[in-house]
Amino acid sequence: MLTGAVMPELPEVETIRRDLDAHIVGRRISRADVLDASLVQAPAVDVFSRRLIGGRVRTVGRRGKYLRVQVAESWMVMHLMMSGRIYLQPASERVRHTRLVITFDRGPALHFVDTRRFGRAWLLSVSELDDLMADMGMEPLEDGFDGPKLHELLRDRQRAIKPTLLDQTIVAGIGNIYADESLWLARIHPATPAGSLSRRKLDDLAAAIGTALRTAIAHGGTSFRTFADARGRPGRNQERLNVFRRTGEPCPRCGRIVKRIVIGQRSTHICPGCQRIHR
DNA sequence: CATTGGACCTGACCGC
DNA sequence: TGCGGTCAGGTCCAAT
Repeated sequence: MLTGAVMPELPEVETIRRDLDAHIVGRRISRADVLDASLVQAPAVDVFSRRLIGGRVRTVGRRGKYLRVQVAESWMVMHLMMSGRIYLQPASERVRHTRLVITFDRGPALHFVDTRRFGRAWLLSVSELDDLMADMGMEPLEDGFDGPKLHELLRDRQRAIKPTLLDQTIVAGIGNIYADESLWLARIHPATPAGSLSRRKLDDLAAAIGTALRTAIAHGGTSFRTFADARGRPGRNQERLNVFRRTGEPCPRCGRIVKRIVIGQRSTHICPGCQRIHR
């Protein structure tokens, strides 16, 4: 059993959440081995492990790109950042770059594997969890995320729409892939000032974000690379991407050649035919 | 306030 | 084969 041969934006984290929900809820933690202390943000590593052991997993949730596992009365929070992965496999099967292994009373262990070591974990009380999540923006898959809501969130903002979508305090969970895909779907140039988008374009954008995220979840997320030693199921959504990392290929809608530009220091992929700067 | 640039890490890949 | 440069799905912090 393996989950997480995918890279983490909202759909990938949601895919992992569903796997964990199906496989670790109700299990009791028997070991918690932190192999890289820099992963654990709070509390101290020894307290983190000690407090987990003996606890039973109650729920597995997600907020934006954060995974939240309720263990007894505490919340174990994980953020995978750029290269984090979660594997469910026997505790003894350690791949390279394993940072944390949580072993249960039965079934596979949870492995947090992270090449670049940007990923983080916390074990928090309810109020500490609330503090950590305090600045998070709206969940784009929740009811009420629509054009009028985007209008409310984006009006008066001069910043380009793409970095605005990546700002987790406005909308939570969109990353570089789904920002590009959503803007392409809505035919919006990523450099368009957010506050200048018409009501109609904002309707399109809200719908496009929902479509991009839901499609990706339905296909198990996006994976760009599989590892020689990784077994299991990579995501399949990369086959459905329209512009992201498709530089030089034809736009599926109009046939113009997809171009890579840089906006806000991030790689950005657009169709120069479909996505023009205006309102 | 908003915006920009650098830092944090490791590895893959490309051209020479 | 080796070396240097570039790139990578994210976030935080300091400087402007």
